[in-house]
Amino acid sequence: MSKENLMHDLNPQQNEALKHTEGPLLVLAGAGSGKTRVITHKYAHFVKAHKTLPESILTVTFTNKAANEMKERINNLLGRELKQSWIGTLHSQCCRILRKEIKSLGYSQQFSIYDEDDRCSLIRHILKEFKIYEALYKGVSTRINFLKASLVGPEDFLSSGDGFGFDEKLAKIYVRYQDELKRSDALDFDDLIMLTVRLFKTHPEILKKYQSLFPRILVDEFQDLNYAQYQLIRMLAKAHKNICAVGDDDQSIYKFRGADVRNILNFEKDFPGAKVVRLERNYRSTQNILDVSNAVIAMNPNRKAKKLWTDKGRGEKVHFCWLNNEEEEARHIAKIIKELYLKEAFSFRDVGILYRVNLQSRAIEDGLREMGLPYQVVGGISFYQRKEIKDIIAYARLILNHGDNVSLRRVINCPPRGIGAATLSKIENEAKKKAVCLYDTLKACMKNNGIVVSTREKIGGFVNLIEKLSSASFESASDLLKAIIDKTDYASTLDEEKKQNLDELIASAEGKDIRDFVDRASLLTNMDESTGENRISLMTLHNAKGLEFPVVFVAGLEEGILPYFKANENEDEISEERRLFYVGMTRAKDLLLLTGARRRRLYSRIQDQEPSRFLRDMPKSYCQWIEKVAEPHPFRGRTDKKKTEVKKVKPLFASGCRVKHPVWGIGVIRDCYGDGEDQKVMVNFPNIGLKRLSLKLANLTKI
DNA sequence: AAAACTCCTCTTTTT
DNA sequence: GAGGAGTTTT
Repeated sequence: MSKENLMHDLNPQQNEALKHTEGPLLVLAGAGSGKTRVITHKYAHFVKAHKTLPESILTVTFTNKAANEMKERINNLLGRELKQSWIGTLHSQCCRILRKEIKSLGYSQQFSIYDEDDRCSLIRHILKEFKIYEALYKGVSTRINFLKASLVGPEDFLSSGDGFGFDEKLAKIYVRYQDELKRSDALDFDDLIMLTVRLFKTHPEILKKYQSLFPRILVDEFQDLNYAQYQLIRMLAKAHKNICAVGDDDQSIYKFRGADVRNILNFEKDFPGAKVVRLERNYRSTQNILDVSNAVIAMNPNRKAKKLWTDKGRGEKVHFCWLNNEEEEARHIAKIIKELYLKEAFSFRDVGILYRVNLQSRAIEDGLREMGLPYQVVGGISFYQRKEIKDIIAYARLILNHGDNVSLRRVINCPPRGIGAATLSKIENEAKKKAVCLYDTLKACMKNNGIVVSTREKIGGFVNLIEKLSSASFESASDLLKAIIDKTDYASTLDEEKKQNLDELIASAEGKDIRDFVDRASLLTNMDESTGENRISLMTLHNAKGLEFPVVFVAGLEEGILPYFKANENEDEISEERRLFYVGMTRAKDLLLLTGARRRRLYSRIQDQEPSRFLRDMPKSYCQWIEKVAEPHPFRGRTDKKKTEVKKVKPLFASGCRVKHPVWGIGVIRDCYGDGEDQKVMVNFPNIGLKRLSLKLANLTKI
């Protein structure tokens, strides 16, 4: 990015946003309208023109990556490097505050941070204990997620009546879960927010302190805040109201995680007299791309209407190509990229291929490889979620916080040291009886005669290891990690790739403070893998947010893929799918190419696909439609019918197939018995459980 | 406690 | 159709 000049290269609307320095400001920033530029310029303007201290501007971003980018651009504007600042994600800011203040809430300062994985394993542990079907853990996790995002703690939930879909079992699990966290001195992601809000609510003097610490607040991606996060910001801004929120309701695509667009719609109510600035000039895309995207997003109800424009000219028409199957789709994409490359019109790094679901990447990768084109898949499994990395981090967490039961369970027999399930369950019981943490129980049980000597020796070895590592002092996080790997002999059973990952982890910890490093590892999900190499980027539409490419493909424009079938007919969800498509289209600077396939293999089943309903909303005058209509299959139809007829004679329902029940919804057949009229089936309905049904009576449909 | 087998799931997921 | 988790086997 070239050196930016304060004030000069802002357009009138951006300037308006810059100059409004006192009081609430809402910037509705369309895609590609330069919202980051507004935030960075405001920041620099405060520092330079208002002599505001950089560390008194709370700047909230949604990803760590965005935070880093923002820091860099601000450094550029200021012409110096900021040493201290509060530019970061809300979670990391809350972590920073809580590390200082959490004693007021009765937690220890050394609290661990549990990520999604840790949370799930704890929930499963609890479900097992309550003898509840364990596979429900995912649902439980999302429910708890939503409760916390709505600032409903376990006690509130218990007394909430019906308001939040009260469910006795869930309440029991929630209470227990939160209890267990407290006991382990652990916070999950949502706790970081929820507890900070609680801290501020129960300790007005602390809130006051932070209100005056941050006389100015800048919030990016405002549409993605959930209720709890919004409340937190609101509390901080309440005293001075110098808050600038930047967002775009059309790009809200994280509702499924609790993000609440209504925050944007409510902003003017919550901050009366707020100034609203619209950024509608787009600096990214051609007019054709904008007109098509505008037309598609305009079909959504309840949005703040805006119309993006550009002076870039019409550019190429938006392409759409309908192909016969996903392999053809992939080859088609690869072929176009190759042509562009040969024409030297674009290089590989200029191309982004976007899709709705990760499984679409496979066919596309095959197509690119076949053609010898270099690519990278962005996102996917993140570095810090790999097992070997999580294991080592768990050791570090246990060393920092002996009460961290989840980490202890994770590492106690990893690598295997002969402490199996039987021993652990004894320890669990003992710990529960004495109401102490697992680690202390381990220490105490060395004298317990109920445990055989050989096991005691093994436990002794483990305790010894942790004690030694805890009392040793290490220069930096990387030394600690090295010691852990060394003393546990962790690497000896790993393959090369995993060893390399560990090396990479150690290298990244070089010279870092241990506590900071472990926090970062918990809060950082995917490391910046954007190596500057010249490659085509493949990613989900979600991951594409905030990025731009000269050439963008959106693949899989079919009913069932985009919109995804799960969003079926629920208007809110269809709207979100539409926004997702909109986000994808507006990533494109010069060329936007859409594809879809008539037939597609999905979960080992070949399906006939309909073109996406969104295609109907695209004004054809800005598009070029290429339909590679399939030559009608001479035997198609007849053979298909025959096949299903044959199947009908044979038992139509077999174990493994999915069925729909009018009351219980979709389930999977576990077992079949009897035949003909009397056939009975055992069906597992997620959330409901096993049901035994008679085919004659139950109105089952195969799907 | 490792190995073998079976069963289940299969959206998106910035923290 | 594949990968992960849970269960059973040795």
